[in-house]
Amino acid sequence: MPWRDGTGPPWWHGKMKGCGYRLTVPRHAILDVLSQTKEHLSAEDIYLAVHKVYPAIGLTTVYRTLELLVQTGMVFKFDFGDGRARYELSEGPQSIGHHHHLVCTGCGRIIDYTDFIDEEIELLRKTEKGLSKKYNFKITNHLIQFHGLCGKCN
Amino acid sequence: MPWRDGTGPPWWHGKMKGCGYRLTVPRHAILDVLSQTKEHLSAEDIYLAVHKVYPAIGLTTVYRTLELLVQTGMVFKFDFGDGRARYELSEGPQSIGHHHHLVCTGCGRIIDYTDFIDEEIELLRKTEKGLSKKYNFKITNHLIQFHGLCGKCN
DNA sequence: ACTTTAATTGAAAATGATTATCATTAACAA
DNA sequence: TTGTTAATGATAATCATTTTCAATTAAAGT
Repeated sequence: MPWRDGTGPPWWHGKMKGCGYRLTVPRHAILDVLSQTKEHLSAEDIYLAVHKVYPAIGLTTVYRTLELLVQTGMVFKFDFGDGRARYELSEGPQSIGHHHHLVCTGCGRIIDYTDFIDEEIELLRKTEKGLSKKYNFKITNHLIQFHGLCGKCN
Repeated sequence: MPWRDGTGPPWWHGKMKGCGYRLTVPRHAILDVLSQTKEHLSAEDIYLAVHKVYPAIGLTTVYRTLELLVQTGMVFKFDFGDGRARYELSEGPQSIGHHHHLVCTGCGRIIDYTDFIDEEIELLRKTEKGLSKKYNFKITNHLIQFHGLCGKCN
């Protein structure tokens, strides 16, 4: 498993070790795939991509690793309504940054957007603060999606 | 199938007929269940509730009817991450009104909230307008969820 | 009210994503 | 290098949701 740029260990190295997890070949491979795409990959998409380089890695391991990464907050899991979950790296040098999704209910296309993020962040901050206090609810994450029809479908 | 208050047909009567759908007993029963709860019911929850009154109504019909209601916009379908979809009446006399959800990742509890809705609506309106134009995307619906730990779980 | 006709239904089987099992393998601390 | 234990992968199991298809029924027209 090569380092990403030859100058040192991948950025997730510390994160994994810090959480007490072993750095295995499958985990490297899966994180590599996630960090080198801007797509919204399903578990099987990731399995197929990983499989090209390491045919021995099984789908089960992909699912297990993804769950682990979601638990540790390194990966976000999304449901776009088509019956299979999608995964995105949540942060790090290769990630796209904070964004949300437009989901086309016609063709299933997903559009990332970052517009109005500043105002949105401000409202979210205020909302999170208020809700945390009112409901004694510790917020760790939020999800925003707009559903509708994309250019091709309307 | 009784009218809801004895003064006329249920509010959804016109909606169904208007869309060219037949008013059948199963559809009445399912809409009745949805309009008489504030819970976030799964398809099986609805099936069980309906089954008490009409044991002949099958789970398949519940799924089919829910899909129909989602398509026509009478019902919202949610995914709270536990592998089964939840359904809520989207409008009408009995509905709770516009709200969003706090999802506890510890115990799965769902809390409805309506706080900050005005400011949120304003931002959403602006965002929807901007996104519609920029991406030529016709927005029909939006989804907002906060994930975290509820009072019992933290 | 009775017929007609296509929409709707329900039981059973199929699907498909995800998870559990369990013997084998490999990471890494000592 | 070795021992301990987490991690893996092939297979089978699970479980929500769909599909199939023959039987039923809403409702429009007699």
